[in-house]
Amino acid sequence: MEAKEISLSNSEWYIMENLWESSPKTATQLIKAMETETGWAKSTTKTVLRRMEQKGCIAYTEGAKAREYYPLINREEVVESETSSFLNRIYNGSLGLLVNTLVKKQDISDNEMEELYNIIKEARERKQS
Amino acid sequence: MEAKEISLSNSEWYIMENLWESSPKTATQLIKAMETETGWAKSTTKTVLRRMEQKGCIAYTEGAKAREYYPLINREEVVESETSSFLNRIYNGSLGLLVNTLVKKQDISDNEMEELYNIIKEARERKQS
DNA sequence: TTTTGTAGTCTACATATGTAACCCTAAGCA
DNA sequence: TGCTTAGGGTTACATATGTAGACTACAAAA
Repeated sequence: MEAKEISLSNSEWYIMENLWESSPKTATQLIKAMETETGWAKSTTKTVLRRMEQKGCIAYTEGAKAREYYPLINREEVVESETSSFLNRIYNGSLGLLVNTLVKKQDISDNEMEELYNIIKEARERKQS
Repeated sequence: MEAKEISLSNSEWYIMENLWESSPKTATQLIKAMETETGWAKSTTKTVLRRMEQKGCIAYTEGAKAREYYPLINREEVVESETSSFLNRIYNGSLGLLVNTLVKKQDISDNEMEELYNIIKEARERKQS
């Protein structure tokens, strides 16, 4: 399994997050959004859209006035794929290593610590039952 | 803080991991290593080395017979920087979200779960004391 | 009908990245 | 003493990515 490696560039993430949040959207809507979010010129958004289309991560249907873009991949897939490639590359695949590193660096706030603790505690209990 | 964004491409990681493991190393040693690890041709390794030198992540001293390459940045720094940019990009900066996602996907083995539990439990207790 | 906003196409250009061939010199070995 | 190898330099070339201008067509507003 795990045949296709889904991977998005920074620019592509901007667009995708936007479409995942709500779709379909027309080019103009996206252009507006990107302009405020990132300051891109109209043509920049257009270009990125075209490339993403080619890469197969989005598609469109011909709407009444304009094309309606929608995502072809879902967030979870991409997140998963990026996460596992990240963990492998940097932490030898080990989530423990990651968490350990952040813990050591005291990069985790009290709140986050509690949250983490609860997540793990529950998951663990669920497993053991 | 956090002025400089350290970021390594895939190819660069190969070299760096090698140098972090033990350095200095000569070009020839690295070429050999890369050849077995990745199948790169000699000139490929040379090119990547040159680029990394320019980017300032490695440097060399003139050895008796050949240059001795060594890293200019340490693993921790890079790992930190990559981790935070990853978490921000994908999980909105939240480690909890990451862990939660993996937990939900049952992507965490029993061993890893125990490990995580212990890491968090201890860190948490340390904090509260 | 003239201006303007919307939709869409094509082209451009710099930097990054992956990958590698070609070329020269000095030193070691057969 | 000619071939092989190590060490080093230069150039190349495709794809990816960030970023954007130029130009065309059409419909709605003025």
